[in-house]
Amino acid sequence: MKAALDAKKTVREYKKKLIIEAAAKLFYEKGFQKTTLDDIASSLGVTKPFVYTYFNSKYSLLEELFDVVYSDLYQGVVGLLEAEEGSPSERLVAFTKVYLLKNIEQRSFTAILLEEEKNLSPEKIEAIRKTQKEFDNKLAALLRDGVRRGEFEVRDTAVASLAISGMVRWAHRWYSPAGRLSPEQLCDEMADLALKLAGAKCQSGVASAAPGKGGTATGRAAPRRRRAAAK
Amino acid sequence: MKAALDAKKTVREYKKKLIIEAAAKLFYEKGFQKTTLDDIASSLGVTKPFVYTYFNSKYSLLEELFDVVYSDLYQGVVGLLEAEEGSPSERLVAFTKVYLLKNIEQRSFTAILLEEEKNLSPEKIEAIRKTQKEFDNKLAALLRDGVRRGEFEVRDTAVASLAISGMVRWAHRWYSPAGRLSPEQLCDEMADLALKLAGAKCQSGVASAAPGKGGTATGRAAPRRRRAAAK
DNA sequence: CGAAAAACATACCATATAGTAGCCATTCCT
DNA sequence: AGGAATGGCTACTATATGGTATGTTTTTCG
Repeated sequence: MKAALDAKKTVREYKKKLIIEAAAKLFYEKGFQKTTLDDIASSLGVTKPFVYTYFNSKYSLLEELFDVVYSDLYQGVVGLLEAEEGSPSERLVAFTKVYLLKNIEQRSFTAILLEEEKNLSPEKIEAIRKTQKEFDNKLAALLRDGVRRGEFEVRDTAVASLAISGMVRWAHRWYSPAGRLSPEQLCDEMADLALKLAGAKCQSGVASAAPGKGGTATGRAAPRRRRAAAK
Repeated sequence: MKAALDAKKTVREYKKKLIIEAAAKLFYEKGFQKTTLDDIASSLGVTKPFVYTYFNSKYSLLEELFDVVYSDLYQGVVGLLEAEEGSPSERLVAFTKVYLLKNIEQRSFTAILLEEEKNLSPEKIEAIRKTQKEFDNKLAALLRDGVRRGEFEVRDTAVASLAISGMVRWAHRWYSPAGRLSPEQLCDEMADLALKLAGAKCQSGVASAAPGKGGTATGRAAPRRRRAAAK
């Protein structure tokens, strides 16, 4: 009896997830306002009232979508920022790689966070901004830690942390799976840039697993392609 | 007669500009779809048909808005990228400062470019993306030039240029006129970060007009505030 | 096997808003 | 001053879409 109830609940959660995913796909393609509930329903092969048995309104669907995506985006990444083990350089590299990977691999989701925020209620927007600020502060704290330990050299850690956030979160606008670099290569590259931005003393050895022939590599992108060089 | 016609034309252009500005303000606050033409009209103290004597449709209004804002955003900045005079470092610093300044001082406009792009026609979106790509390429070319001349040290100039773009264009999401730093200070700071990102050999002297007591300043933001430290 | 309840569809309503037709006033030229 | 033309407004329509009331099918359980 209890098991049956749980199973039902699980099914319900699963269907909810399916709806959210279908909605996200459409929101990403057409935007929230231009996506109708009929669109969402028919993309799942169901009808509008079906959606309404899971969500009270179009708005609440968007709100839950934001909750899911944000919690997934921050999941684990915040841990990397706050971790006690590892040098600041290592933590910055790990953070940048994971954060960027999430941003590009799920860019249909992360893009929505940026483009549809206006459709949320003012309270929700405020809450999100507040969380975002705390997140930024954690990154700034990591940079400060690095400076204190003499690993980094940053004049204004607040600005630097926002710069790093920016270069990562901008990626969804230009990244393409068909691009020249694999996601992992891109993440390595960006992590290296984050280190340089932080003025890390011993940068390019930390970021890439294969440190080439010692020291920093100069010149254009070397012919180290792991995937077809498209475009 | 001809002069009178010109005057009329000028007035018309001016009113058009006013409409676009009013629309931009509302699009920034509420988003394109949630802003009605009645909203725009009444914010100007006129009525909807007035707007329709200047624009064929709500869509064409948005399109012209994009044209105006993009041309203003790129105005001058592209020149800095392509300039023949000046070292790559100087050009990168100048570019970053001006580009960032435009992005933050007119963030209600530049934010629209990012958040309302979906509402344009596919053709228009493609055209914008193409222009954007050319722009990115110009920045990458500047970086390559710097590498060639030995001023910069960048492994992948394409990725680095996108990182710089990102850190600049992300600013509209966190910048506040009430913030700790003045726009100029912020631009100096960011320009410095761009140099570091490019691996410039002699970075911190070029960016700031007042080079402090020689060399790079470490530690947190020094007490060099020119405006009230809010928050 | 039969009844009840859950799951989902059909058909509908109310509302908001892009866009328009026709009217009034103001200005400008002769 | 008178008439014409421009500029702008009042009032309307058509349509799209969020949301719902009611029906129908399927499943579940005694």
